[in-house]
Formats: sequence, C-alpha cells, structure tokens
Amino acid sequence: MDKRVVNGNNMKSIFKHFTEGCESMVSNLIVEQVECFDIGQILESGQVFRFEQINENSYILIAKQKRIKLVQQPGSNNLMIHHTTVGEFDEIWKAYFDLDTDYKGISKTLSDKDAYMKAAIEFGYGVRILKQDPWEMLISFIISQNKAIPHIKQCIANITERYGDEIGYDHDTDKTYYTFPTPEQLLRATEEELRECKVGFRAPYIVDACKKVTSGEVDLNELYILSASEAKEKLMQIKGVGPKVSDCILLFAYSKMDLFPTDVWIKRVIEGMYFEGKEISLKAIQTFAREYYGDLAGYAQQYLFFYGRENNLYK
DNA sequence: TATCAGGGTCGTT
DNA sequence: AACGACCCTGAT
Repeated sequence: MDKRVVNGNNMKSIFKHFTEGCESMVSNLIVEQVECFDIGQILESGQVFRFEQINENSYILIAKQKRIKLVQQPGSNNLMIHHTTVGEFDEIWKAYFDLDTDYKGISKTLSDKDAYMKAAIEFGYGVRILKQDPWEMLISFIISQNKAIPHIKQCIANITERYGDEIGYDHDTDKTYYTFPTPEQLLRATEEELRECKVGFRAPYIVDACKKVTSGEVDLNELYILSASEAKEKLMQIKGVGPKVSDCILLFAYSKMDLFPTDVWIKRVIEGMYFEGKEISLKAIQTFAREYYGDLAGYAQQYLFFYGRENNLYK
C-alpha cells in the first residue's frame, strides 16, 4: 500500500494517500482535519447540481471534468475522496472546496450577529461555498429559474448526456457520466433539441448564452477582474439572466462573496427572521443584507438558504 | 382529475 | 412599477 502524508495549508490538513484494491489505477485520498466541512450539507445547500447520494455518508460528484466519490462519517473531520490523487487534490479540489478559507472565523463573526444567524450556523456548520465553473453555473442557473431542484438536476443531466464527453461508468450508481459540454459543444444544440432536454421556455436563453459566449461578446474570463456590479451588468446581457441568476453565478463561480442572491426561500427567511414575517420588496432585502452582513453576505445567504430549506421554515 | 408552486425573467401595459 | 405567461414536474 502506497501511503503518503502531505501537509500545509491554512487548515493544517494532513493528507493520506493510498490505493485500494486493483479496481483502477486511480487512487484514493483521506483529507484529515477538515474544519467546518460537511459534505452532505455542502452538496445539499443548493449551489451544485451534479451529484448523487449513494448512502447516508457517500456521494458521487461530477465536477471539473472528473467523477469522484466522497465519503464522510457523521461528525467526522476526515473526508475520503475516491478516484483522485494528491496531485489532483492540490490542483483542483483544494480550491474547489474552498479549503483555504477560514470558515471558523466567518461562522463566528456571523453567529455573533444575532440568535437567528447563530441557529442557522449551528444547523449548517459544515456548509461551504464551492468554487465552480463559470460556464456551468451560467447554464445551470438559467435553467434553475422557476424550477424545483430535482427538476434542475434532471435537465442538466439530460444536457450533459447529450452534448458532453463520456467520463466513465460508476459502479455505485450503475450510471455513465458525462462532462458538462463546453460552449462550443452546446452551441451545436438547437432550441428544439434543448426542449427535448426538458428545459422548456429556457431553451432560447441557452441558445443566446452559447452565442454570446462563443463569439466573445460576453467574456467569462474577464468577469474575474471586474467588480461585482460590472460583472453583473455583463452577465445580464444574456437573455434569461436577471439579478438573481447573475448573483448566483458570481457567488458560486467567481467568489464575489458580498453578493446576496435573493430567491423565494431567502426572501421568506429574511422576512420571517428580521421583519416579523411581513412581506418586503426584493430591493429592501438586498439593501438589508448588504448593510447587515457586509462582505460576508454570500456566506450568510448560504447558511440561511440551507437552514430555511432543510427545515421548511416560513413556508 | 385539476390546481399549484417551484432557487425568475421577459414582454406588455 | 405591476402583471401574466412560460415548459415541465411532483405534491396536494
């Protein structure tokens, strides 16, 4: 058994590297001492759509052109990642899972705000904000509008099966998985074909996104260096991308952490917690969040979304 | 069987 | 600024 210990990031994580059986040449990895990290909470917090739960403690995740299996025992600070390597961990997963960010400090600051936030963070202590692919987030959140999460996942799966490249077969789920199609690959899809993927009235929006991204009219790489409001303006040039969808893209792919995507769930939670259940405008919620949570608004949103939706609060 | 809402946005008043 | 329409699906 090949065993290796690597150390050294802000979290002082230790990685053990091992190979298991002879099923494949790709090895597995144990990440030790992960803080504020619960893989189930992270995946179920509504920011990512390409995963499946295998059992209570295991998930398959498709991201970064790869398929990994994640296992974490309840309350454990150890995370096992199957089908990956130490090299891949350093290059890909460390950033993807935002492991260099001090969630202990962030959750402490937010918990001290008020009892509601404290309760939300106690409930979702292991929530993190992933750093995902901009193009995939753009298409995924265009699809998300006026849809339930299981349906969103289904549409995205349909699109990847039809236009992505095969990644491989998974024994646990008995399914074959595909990459998320590139803008060039998805550009080949007609509106009618997209409707066959069940995206409905969003099909022309996806066509428009493909055109504007492949032509360079909207440069997704440029958005990293733009301010949140400038980037938002760019994204909203694409049909079907409004304020909520662009906020999600900028939070979940570009780490613009001061944004506060406001959907029906968050709206209800904020109204219930801070406005005595009275209905207030989206604009008022944005203003409140920006002032109250400051540059931690994005994190607050994620804790509140998970808390509110998992507990069906204020419905 | 019918109605409704779901991580909103667009086009029309 | 307000309002209905919109594909499709699962829950009542």
